[in-house]
Amino acid sequence: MVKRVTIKDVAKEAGVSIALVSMVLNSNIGPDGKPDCNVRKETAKRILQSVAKLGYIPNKAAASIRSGKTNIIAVITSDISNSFFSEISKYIENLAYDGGYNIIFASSDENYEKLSRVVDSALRLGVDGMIIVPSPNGEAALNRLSGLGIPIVFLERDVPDFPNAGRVLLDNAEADRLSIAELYDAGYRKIELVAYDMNISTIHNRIEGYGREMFKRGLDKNIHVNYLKHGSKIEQVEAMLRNAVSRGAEALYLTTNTITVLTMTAIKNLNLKVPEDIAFVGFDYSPVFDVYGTTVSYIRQSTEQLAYESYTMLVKMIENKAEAGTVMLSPELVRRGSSKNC
Amino acid sequence: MVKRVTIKDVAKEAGVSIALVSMVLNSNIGPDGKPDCNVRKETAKRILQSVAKLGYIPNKAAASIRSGKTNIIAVITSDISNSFFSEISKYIENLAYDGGYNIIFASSDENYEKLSRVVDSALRLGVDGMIIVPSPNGEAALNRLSGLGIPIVFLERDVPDFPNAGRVLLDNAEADRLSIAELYDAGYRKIELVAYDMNISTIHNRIEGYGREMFKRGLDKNIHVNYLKHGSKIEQVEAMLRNAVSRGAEALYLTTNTITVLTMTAIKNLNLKVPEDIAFVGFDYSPVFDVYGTTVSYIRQSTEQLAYESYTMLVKMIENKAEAGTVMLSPELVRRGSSKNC
DNA sequence: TTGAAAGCGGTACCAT
DNA sequence: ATGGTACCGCTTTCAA
Repeated sequence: MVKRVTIKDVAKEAGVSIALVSMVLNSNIGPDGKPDCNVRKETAKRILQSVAKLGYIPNKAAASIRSGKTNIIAVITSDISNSFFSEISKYIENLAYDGGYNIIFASSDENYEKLSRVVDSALRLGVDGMIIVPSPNGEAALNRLSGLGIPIVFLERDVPDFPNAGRVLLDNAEADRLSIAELYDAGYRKIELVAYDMNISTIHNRIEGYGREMFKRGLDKNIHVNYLKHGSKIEQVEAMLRNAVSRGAEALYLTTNTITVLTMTAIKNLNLKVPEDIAFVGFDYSPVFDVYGTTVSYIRQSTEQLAYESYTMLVKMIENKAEAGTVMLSPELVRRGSSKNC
Repeated sequence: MVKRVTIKDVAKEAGVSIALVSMVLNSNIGPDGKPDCNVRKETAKRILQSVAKLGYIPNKAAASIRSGKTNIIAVITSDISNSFFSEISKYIENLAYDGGYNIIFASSDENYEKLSRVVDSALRLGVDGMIIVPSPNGEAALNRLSGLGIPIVFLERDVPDFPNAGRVLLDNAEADRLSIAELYDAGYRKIELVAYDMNISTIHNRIEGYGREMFKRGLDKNIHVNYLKHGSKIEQVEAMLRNAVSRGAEALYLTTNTITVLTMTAIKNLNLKVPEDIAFVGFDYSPVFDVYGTTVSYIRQSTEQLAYESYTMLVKMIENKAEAGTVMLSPELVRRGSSKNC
């Protein structure tokens, strides 16, 4: 390993003290080449030249141990290979980039043990804050964070009693209203819901909302929730779908993008026509939606907005510019073929 | 901000020196509760108890500045929201997790300036090594890495003259052989290629290989390469497709997953039948492939293998267990409807 | 088997 | 406007 150039080397090369080098490097140099601190312009220039000449790369670890700030934010989603989360991650990454933060990503795999380990490793790294999509039963893993005073923003799912956390959530009640109204207005009455069998606030909300909307329309006898195990194979989804159809279901409310894609695949495999044999409203968006034959109606939550709101909230919390708050985003119904009247 | 518990606090609580705490914490405790270093079992136990009692979280930054190792690996792909790369990322993350490394992800957006900035920020963080999918014209951004002696593995694309880098690449010649043979054997002769107009080794390889395979079959007069700008809108893809069809193209060799998805969408929008109006072989896999009507034939490269090979190679390089090498992975043809005879 | 103390590469305060 | 220096939290000799 080649010896790394340190601030000492730069100081020696420029013939100044390391303190001055540090000052200059941490000041913003204006467009006129004048730094915003009390350093002679020529001195600053000389230091910068030495930096360039030696190829000096500041050691962030060293800086962070003294300053107590790492400028690292952890983004913990349930699965970074899910397009919904990877899009959010991408947007956050870009925002962070412009804001001078580094991002570390991790997936919890909907598993609270993994979540716990991942949170732990973020703590060891000394991240300045975390954006977390809580996994099912993740409370225990997360609760020990509450005592540490480290800024946290929960994204897309809530941990209800967690103190001092920021929250960026979808208005699920509105999503339920939109999708059930869409299917109802198209003439469907036997509307079933498909959800993962997981202990997550978002899922609970959507199931409740579905029930409420059905009830409002006098369809409470038609209420049926199909539970899918997370990570289900296509065969299990086909079985679910077969059951629903034979029960007389006319339409499905599919509550995540992976459920939507799986159900679409099952529909294709069972040779069902959409919306004649079965109509549906999906959720969240996936690139799959665009290519599908009768294109997909779905509830869209803007990944860009989710990213923006959670990132800016967290940064404000880190920089003490604001208390933790709750932001409720509005879903949008993208109306296409799969929820059409027929 | 609450004061963080440090190793000093643990030492005081346990009534020992900080050196001893450090020793115990960095030793592996066997199943018999005996650490693999010269510490009395009871002392070790007492220290561990204090750690638990105080909720001590080691500060990795502090450790790394002294030890020179951060245990962080940077994974720089072109776009983490592309399912191909996000799957690789996920696999690498899991491997790293078990190996005690932290991963930071970043996207270059196929842009060498962004790549340069991202690499820079990885260097500041002091990552132990990097896995990089080089962006077009990324040589300049990468070349300054070669002097630093930091372990690098290039993934899926090569930077030919870069010294001492590991490489994990697909056997593109074999991929071209497979896909052209597939289409040829199905009876297609007017086979065109669609590729991004980007300066990347992988693209160059595939274009060459396409030409070679066509030539081998006496089809050199039918050779036609359709170039797509990266980030093309669907309208441009439709135009490309219209041109190809009116030129009499019977089949397309689509050289990335995003090109494949875009072309599939264009095919749908233009109401073309697959494979009657246009046959194709895609590349890389996307969840979209499974749901599409006449399912997609494609060249598959295992994201799991790519992840495994690049990660293990990098770790070996970091830990000085091996020199940089080149691993060539074999593609696989997944034969389905879109390349059928008709 | 344990402890003291010298760094690691910066930052931040206090002098000058 | 610039320099001196005491840290930050941990690892790593070296001595006891």
